[in-house]
Amino acid sequence: MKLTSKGRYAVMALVDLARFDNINPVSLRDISLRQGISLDYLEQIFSKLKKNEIVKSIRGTQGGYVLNKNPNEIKLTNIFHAVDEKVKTVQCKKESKKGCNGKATKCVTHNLWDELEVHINTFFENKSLKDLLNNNQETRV
Amino acid sequence: MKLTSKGRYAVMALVDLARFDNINPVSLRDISLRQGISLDYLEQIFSKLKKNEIVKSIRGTQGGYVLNKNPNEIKLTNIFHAVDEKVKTVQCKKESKKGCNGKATKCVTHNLWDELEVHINTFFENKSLKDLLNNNQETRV
DNA sequence: TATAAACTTGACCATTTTAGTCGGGTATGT
DNA sequence: ACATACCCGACTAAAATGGTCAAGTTTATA
Repeated sequence: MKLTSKGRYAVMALVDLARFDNINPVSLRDISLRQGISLDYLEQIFSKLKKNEIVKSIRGTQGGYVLNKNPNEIKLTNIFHAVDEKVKTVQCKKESKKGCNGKATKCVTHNLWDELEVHINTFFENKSLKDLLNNNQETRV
Repeated sequence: MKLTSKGRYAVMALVDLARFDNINPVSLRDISLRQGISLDYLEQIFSKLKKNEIVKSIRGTQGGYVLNKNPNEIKLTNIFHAVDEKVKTVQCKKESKKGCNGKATKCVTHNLWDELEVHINTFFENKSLKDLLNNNQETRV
């Protein structure tokens, strides 16, 4: 199971972006400064976000990134998926149905991880960028 | 966030143990063979489970491990906690309340990870070893 | 009482993942 | 032209993971 700071940074950066992209594109430099995330690392992350059509880029001076969808359409699942954070726990071969560890039967925890995966994914399905924006209004800079 | 095979092995091993400890203690060697987990690695795991009073050990020939509680009293939370699987996502300093990344305000995702942590922990609070035993009766060896 | 089964402890280690850095690009507004 | 900003791929130090290995101690039982 992976849920590390790459996913966290992606969310932080997108929330930042959502707040400031009303008129102009937002540069990674600004996000980097405001959120305290390395610029080079942000570029890696945004490259993936772009490939997954979560953001659009505008090159050249005064360029930057803008959201490609409404904040309420961007679910956290989408974000994590984009940056390769796999919310995934089962090491067992899924396709085989039985025989997780070379044995003839499903390993005893197989169903458990499946359930957990669903549980977590549901949580992320139901959270959008918009929810985070509202949630943090009071602590806004 | 960590939820790796150490936690998975711990659960697998304890389910195995719960099935076979009716009369005699169960040796790690047997668990190792049945579950396909390295004996040396199991020893590390059980050392922690013992420290956390989830199992008891009986030394000497015919020795092994037995559960220290009823299966329905052993929650998955307890197991993961014992083997140092931290179901924990926030990198931010919790105690500081504000100032996650050296900034003056809470980072925008702070509340999110708190929520997720609660969400996952609830899942594990509500699952006991007994649930897993029942769940897998049909695929039993 | 010798022996083997089983737990106990701690050090060690190869591989993979993480969280970046670095160095070069290319596009474009002014 | 030039500075700003995106683009892209290679590289890397440090940590985590998933173990192995060695050298014990304890105790049932033949």
